[in-house]
Amino acid sequence: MAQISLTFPDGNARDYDAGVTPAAVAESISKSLGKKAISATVDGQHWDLAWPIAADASIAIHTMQDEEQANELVRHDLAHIMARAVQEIWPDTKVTIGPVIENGWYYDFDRAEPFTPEDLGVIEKKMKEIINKRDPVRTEVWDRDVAIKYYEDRNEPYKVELINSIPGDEPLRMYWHGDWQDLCRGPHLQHTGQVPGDAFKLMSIAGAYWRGDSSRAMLQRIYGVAFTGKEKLRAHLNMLEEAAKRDHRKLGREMDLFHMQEEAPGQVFWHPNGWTIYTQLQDYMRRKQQMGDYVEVNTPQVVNRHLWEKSGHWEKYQENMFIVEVDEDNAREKAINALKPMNCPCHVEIFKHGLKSYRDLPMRMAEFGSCARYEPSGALHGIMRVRGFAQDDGHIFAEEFQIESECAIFIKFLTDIYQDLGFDSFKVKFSDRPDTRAGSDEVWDKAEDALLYATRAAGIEPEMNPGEGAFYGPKLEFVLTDAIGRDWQCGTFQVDFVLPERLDATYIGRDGAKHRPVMLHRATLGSFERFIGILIEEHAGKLPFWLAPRQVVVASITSEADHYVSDVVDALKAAGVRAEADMRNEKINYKVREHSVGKVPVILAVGGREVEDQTVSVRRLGEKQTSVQSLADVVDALRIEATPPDLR
RNA sequence: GCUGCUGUAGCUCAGAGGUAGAGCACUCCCUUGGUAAGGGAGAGGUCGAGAGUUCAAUUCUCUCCAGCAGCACCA
Repeated sequence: MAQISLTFPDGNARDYDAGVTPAAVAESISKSLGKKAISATVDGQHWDLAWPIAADASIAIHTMQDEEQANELVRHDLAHIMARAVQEIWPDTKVTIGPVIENGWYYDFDRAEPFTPEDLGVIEKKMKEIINKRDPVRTEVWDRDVAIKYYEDRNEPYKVELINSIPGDEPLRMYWHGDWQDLCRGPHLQHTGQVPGDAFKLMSIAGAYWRGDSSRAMLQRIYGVAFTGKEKLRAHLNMLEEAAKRDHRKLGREMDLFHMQEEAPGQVFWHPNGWTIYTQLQDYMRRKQQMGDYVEVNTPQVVNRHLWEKSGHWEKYQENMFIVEVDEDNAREKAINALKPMNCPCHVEIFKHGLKSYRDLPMRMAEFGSCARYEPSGALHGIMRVRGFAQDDGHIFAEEFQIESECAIFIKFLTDIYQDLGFDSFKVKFSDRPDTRAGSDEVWDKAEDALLYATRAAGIEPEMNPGEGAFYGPKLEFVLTDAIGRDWQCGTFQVDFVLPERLDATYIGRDGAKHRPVMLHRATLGSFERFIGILIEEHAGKLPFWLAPRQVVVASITSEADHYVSDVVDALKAAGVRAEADMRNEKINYKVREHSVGKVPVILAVGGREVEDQTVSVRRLGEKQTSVQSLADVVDALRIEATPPDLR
């Protein structure tokens, strides 16, 4: 038999018979490694212990200590074990797919009866039984015809469809967990008993479309989380519990920032506290934009359909627009308008007023633009995904050669702002042409190339997001995550050759002729609503001092200090600090607790001693200690702290 | 929009086929207390909306609305 040479991570190589399995390799190294081995990495590919190795390769043997591989195997085996459990309990259930995801796995089932939350416990119990059986996991390679026949006989249409969609020449691997079998790429553990029976939990049931296609059947998806040990599971569940406390919807209520109600779904009623954050952020952005040579404009809310027809929104975006019909004095024709879902067409109209010269470009036009979009009901989420919101929108009208420099300038602009707001890192995604789009392929080629080139020139290698661009052009997305790790697009930078064309925007070039400007859509925060939601979750409600809606509460310890409390509040207000007095007839403990819960960053307590010495007792949110300082010092320090970062 | 779940006082929740309860918050009284809940009293609800079944519905059924989780969507 032919010999092959396997190279280990330490650089040593050994010869084996061709077709040797990693299991045998592990055994050959030591008896104990043979026992502990769970999988291998062969030439960079995660490899089942039972798969033969045909040629020279590098190899690393994995044990349960190798977190990454162990997690993948445990989660993947659990997906199979769960599907087996479900089919043992409800044999009519059809299986589909069950991949590993972050922290766990899911499996999609087709079953007439809905799963109930109680079912999860039943399934978990059955899964533990299967694990305890320590059934061997076997792998077989099947011919397509055999596999298709097998699944047809068992009335598993989804599996048949899956096989039919796998390219023709690929071998089909079948995994057996005991008597239960599934089409699967692998790798897997050696027997079900290797799965820790106490380190997984079924989390939830939800609907999910077969193959992610909303025109196809809705399946039932069960999510599970799993780890290599029960402490890790506990830590994960703990983390989720902590994250739930940072939910902006909960903190919004507790900090009295905003509310939403049935009569205005997806729209925000900003309370005084929340609106303070909003205006602080807006003032800050306005200053940043002024520094960045933007001109600020404002455009109408209700705009006749004619403009949307010209811009293409009427055709491509109508179902997401709030349509307003106005019957003007019973006129024969009704005027049909739409609340603006975007500001871009209006900005083009401003650009078009008066002849523009190449000398005016790039022209950076910004608006805190209120938009209304009729988002699908299921998409709404607190203040992160709403139907009424304001973007820190901007459009840069530029010559083509300016795309790269404008992109670089914007990336710098955004990075500085995100840093000021406490975000040192964020994802950048590049989205290219979607199926539904305006503009020719040549134009798209040009726009995509320009944007990608400019992004790379700015030192960013974006994550690719195929087919996710806007209908008028490709886009760069700046993505932040919420408390439990969900992605939210905030900033964006988009290249658009289409809208200037449709709305006939021109400028006079050096040659005295009319030229088409390119339009660069950009937003830094995205929308104030979403960004504030993210800010709240990121900081767990403990916003940076300059953004905190209630910065200081001055609390009296006895009513004899009331007068001094007023003096302190006045001094702080005069220094530009948002301060309020708490002279209620309550104990200091009570006041401290209440304002701590309300996330007030600084509590100043004053009693007889402070009145006497003209001092205050300072307590910072989250700290137990207090310190007594002179009033003048505290006012000076807080004056600086209350100053927005760009003004320091 | 789709699947499933949920909707009772400002908030968190309990409850039952015979028109409702707790804690916190709120108002008043007592208490002037030194850094995360002092004591007492009071007020507060068309039980998400509409229809049906019933002698009787907030409770059971249906429709709608809204919220939650996920999917789809996010120009």
